[in-house]
Amino acid sequence: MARATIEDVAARAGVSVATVDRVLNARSTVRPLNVKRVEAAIRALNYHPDRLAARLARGREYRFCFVLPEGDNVFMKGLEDEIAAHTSHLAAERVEADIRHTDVFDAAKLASALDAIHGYDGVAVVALDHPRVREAVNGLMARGTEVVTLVSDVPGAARAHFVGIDNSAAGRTAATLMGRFLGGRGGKVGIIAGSLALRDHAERHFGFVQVMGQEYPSLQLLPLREERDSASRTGKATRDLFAHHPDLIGLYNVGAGTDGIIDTLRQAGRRDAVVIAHELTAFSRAALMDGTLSAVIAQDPGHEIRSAMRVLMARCDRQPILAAQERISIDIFLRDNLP
Amino acid sequence: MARATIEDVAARAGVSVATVDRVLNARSTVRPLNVKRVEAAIRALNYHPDRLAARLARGREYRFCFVLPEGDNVFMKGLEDEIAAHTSHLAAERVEADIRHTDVFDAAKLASALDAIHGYDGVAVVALDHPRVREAVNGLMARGTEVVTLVSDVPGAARAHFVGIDNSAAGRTAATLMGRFLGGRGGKVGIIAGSLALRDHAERHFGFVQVMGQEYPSLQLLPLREERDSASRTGKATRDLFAHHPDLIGLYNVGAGTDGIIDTLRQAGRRDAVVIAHELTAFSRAALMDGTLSAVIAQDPGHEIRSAMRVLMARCDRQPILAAQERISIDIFLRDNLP
DNA sequence: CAAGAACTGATAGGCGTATGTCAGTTTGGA
DNA sequence: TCCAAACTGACATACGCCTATCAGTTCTTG
Repeated sequence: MARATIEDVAARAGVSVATVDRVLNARSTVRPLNVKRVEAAIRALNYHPDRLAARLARGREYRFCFVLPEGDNVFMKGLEDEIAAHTSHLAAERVEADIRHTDVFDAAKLASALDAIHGYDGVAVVALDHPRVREAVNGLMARGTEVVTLVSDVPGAARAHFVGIDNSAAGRTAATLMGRFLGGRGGKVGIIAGSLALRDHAERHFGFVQVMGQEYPSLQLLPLREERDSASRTGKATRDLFAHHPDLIGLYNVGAGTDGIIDTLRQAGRRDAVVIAHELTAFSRAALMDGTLSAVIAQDPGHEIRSAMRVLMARCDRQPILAAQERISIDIFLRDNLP
Repeated sequence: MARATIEDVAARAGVSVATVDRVLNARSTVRPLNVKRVEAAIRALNYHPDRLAARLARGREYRFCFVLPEGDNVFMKGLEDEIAAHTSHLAAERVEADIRHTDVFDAAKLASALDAIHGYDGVAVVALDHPRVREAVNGLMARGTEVVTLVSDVPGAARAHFVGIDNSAAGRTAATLMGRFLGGRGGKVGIIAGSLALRDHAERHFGFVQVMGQEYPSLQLLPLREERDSASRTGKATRDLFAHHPDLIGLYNVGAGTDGIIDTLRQAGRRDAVVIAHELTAFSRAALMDGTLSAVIAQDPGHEIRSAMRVLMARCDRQPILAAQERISIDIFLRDNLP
């Protein structure tokens, strides 16, 4: 049996198509009895409005804006590539996406960048957990622009959705890998982050410290070093750590700037330490392959971009989202399961 | 500027819409000069036929058939749930999917089940690597039915695509986890599989043995036991292994039937052994949480089903597929990064 | 140069839904 | 009972493309 159309529903309910449409799209009030009849007919025929036809008829276009950090963060470049790739792919479905850059370490700048956004149906933003930013996000939502946060969330804000991983779970995962890979050895473990003002970094740090403290008391955690995701600074930090702590056997890089760490480790020839970092890049892949890195914890930028776009489109159409499909997983990569 | 339509292209190329359509859909021959003009106009206007309108006009429907193993394999049940969920979601895009069951250990039955398939646009099958099956797959493709293999491949066959993981990489991943988690300890490691006649099991086994032999010579691999994915048999095998080998410190279950192993381990109270298994189920989750399992290697059934459907749809429309989106990753789950 | 072949343009109708208009019917309240 | 308000049906147009038809034009080829 072929798909039911709106006419089938009207016939079955004993009303006109116009009335069915009024029920479906809340166009104007319909007598309760007829509403019931229509709803019964829809159920009986298992009718779903044809999304293609609906979108064609509405002539809907989707204009999205992605707000990303400026600078040379490799992971963020990856996100941009995915946006470009997916946008051209979605051009055939009337989706347009622009990218704007801003300083991710400066809440005021980010907030005013968000305030300046007009004429878009949806915004995806790599956010910063700060009252000004929260307010800006709420403002966008209030103006009718759908907002999703990407990679880094603003928990209190009225954003429609957060596209990203559970970062404290990611930190716990790093700790368990560290603890198990060290397999009972005792010694010191260093931690480097970009900035604890970044919510994702703070949460990873929290999760890592939590599990290390509870499960691996024989490992001594060194104080966190904040190095602003800069490769030169993380490299120097790595040199310092190894110089000051001969019994350093583990290193966890919470944020970006992994390149600097890898370079330093290669030069120092320290292959015995367990080193765990985040995000898959050309550098971190190579380091996994040659054993400089023991494990990488990652999130799939392609999945995140596609998810952000799907969620924004669904919100614009007031359709439900498929939670399972939009959950971003915490990927663990070893040398052997690289994509 | 708004999207270009086929009329814009026609106007710009100085021909009629009919001619543009002839070029686009290879409907009949067009003078080379006009072909060039049309193609130039398409490029100039960055024209992409509106996929929604095209599908609406074509009135295309997609009828897919999923061929799955019968029996009580939990992972396969998960696949079925995902098919049901995604089918209702895709009903709005004119996709229908049926499920058929067959004996996965019997190549002849599977092959004749495939031969019996008619009236579908696409077939997704959990395959078996056997000449009869290969022939049946080739037959379907020859009859114009698109075929993708799911979870378990038939390498030589003309299938359009394989939706699943690289199983020898999965085996290598298991070995690396095993070796690193054991952290230099010496002892014996047991391996249980369903059957080496299943290509995915054979490949995992191969990858596991390969890495263990090369990288962890202090670990002695016991001979593989084939237990047909049955929980009672894997349970018994586990008891036997621990009874005969007091120095067993690791266990890898290549296939299904993990429940039996978990039950046995719980009863025996053996918490020191590193145990690695495949696929995320209610059982394996609980076992990860309480430490009975050290790690689970998994593939996302939801992703696989969605991917199979997307690939089949793309093939039916002769459209390219997004390789990155369709790559199924080898997921590693620890207690801390469970979804 | 005639006849057929190859090509082109114009146009109609359809896919399933959205949206708006307008006349006609029913209902509720005074 | 009557009028306004609430509701309903019928219909037209649009979205962008596909498919088919047919008459008209331009090329081949003998």
